Amino acid sequence: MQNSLKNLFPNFSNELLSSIAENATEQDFESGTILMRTGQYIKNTILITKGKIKIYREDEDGGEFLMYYLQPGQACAISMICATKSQKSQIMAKVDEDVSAIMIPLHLMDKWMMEHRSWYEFVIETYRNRFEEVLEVVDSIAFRSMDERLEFYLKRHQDACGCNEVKLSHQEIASELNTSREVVSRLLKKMEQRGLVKLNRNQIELLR
Amino acid sequence: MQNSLKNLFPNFSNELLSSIAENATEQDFESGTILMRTGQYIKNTILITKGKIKIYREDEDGGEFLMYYLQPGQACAISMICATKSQKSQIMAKVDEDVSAIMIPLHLMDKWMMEHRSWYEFVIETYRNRFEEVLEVVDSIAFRSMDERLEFYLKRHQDACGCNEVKLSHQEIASELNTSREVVSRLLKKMEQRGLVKLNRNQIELLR
DNA sequence: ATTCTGCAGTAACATTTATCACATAAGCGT
DNA sequence: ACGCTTATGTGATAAATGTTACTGCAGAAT
Repeated sequence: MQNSLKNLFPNFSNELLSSIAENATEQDFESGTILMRTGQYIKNTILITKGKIKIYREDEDGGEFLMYYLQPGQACAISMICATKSQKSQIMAKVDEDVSAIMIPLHLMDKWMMEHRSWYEFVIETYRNRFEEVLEVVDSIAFRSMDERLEFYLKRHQDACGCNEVKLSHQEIASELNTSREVVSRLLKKMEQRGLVKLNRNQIELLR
Repeated sequence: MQNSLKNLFPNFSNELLSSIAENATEQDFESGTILMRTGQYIKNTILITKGKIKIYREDEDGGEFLMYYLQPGQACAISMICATKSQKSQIMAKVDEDVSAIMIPLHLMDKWMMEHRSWYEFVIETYRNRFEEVLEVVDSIAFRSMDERLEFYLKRHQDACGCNEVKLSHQEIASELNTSREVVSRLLKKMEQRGLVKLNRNQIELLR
């Protein structure tokens, strides 16, 4: 663990890495697991070492709007933000690809801020990145129409998975954009006509 | 200054207040002043002691989407987040009501995190509040239609100004919601019919 | 092979939002 | 009072998005 951690979190000091090794446990979660529910109290800060997590904002009617991805080398900003006052989670986190994660008890998260400069910097950096990412999401829904939002969605998927195949049904995409399947189908067809994608069953190939 | 600061930021330690008194300057800004532009480098962290600031997200075509308000006792989270690496601002800040603000050089913002527990807690709390607020904004645009968004907008205005009069033209409201004046006019009329508001020229009275 | 099931395509229609055009009204300066 | 400017009201229409209903297709199950 120590070794791979050093690769995933290259800026962590050796003291910090030792503290992690002493105090934190690594846990595995299968694809589909809900790691955190809206309204639930948060017990740990999570560092991802393997796999992929999707962070959603939920509404009262069960809508699940995709906010962003968490990947190896990253941490859950929400869990850090909620640390100080054992706040409730305002988001839902679902495992997208089988995940290994390091679970850090919340009191340590707070304690280490003072003890480890590299932890402090990592936390601030995490805040900053997530804030930026959320602002981009706001852009996409505040200023753009559904066709552009769909392209934005596919682009982020591409960035997150590092490949050009989207193995999701139109229905799943529609849910994460909070629109309907028919709209997604229509827009994808148009994108296909523009030569941006190739449509197959349960799979969309991104051509650029 | 010392005294009013103690009231506005009751959790600041005396040592922190002294540090602020020694190192920071208070500055006044008139309504309408742009305190921070998108893409600009940030030089200071800002603590508001008087007035009101509106934080916007801008798009390429000059759209100005209202994110949230900053009020006395609050600080600009963006300027804190950008502190560590002298990042560019991702938002635009405009003075809404004449503001007095304490300008804290960025390197102190960072330094105090280690030296003053109460500063650290304030910063984390600021992050958390802003993140929450932005998530609520995401909700409103991701899940709700324009009529609900308009009500949400008016409600926030009410909370921010602590009064029931909105002294804005329909055009201004439309810009901050990134929609058109006609839509706002029509929706306001409907709200008036439902008895939620009373419409006057350049002023909307909120009835509940 | 046949049936079943979930996914995708698409037409028709409803609703919401955006845009254009113009009328009316309110306040302001002269 | 008069005309000027800006804000608001409103109808007509267009465009985008959401909804309903149905079709066909592919793979899984039998």
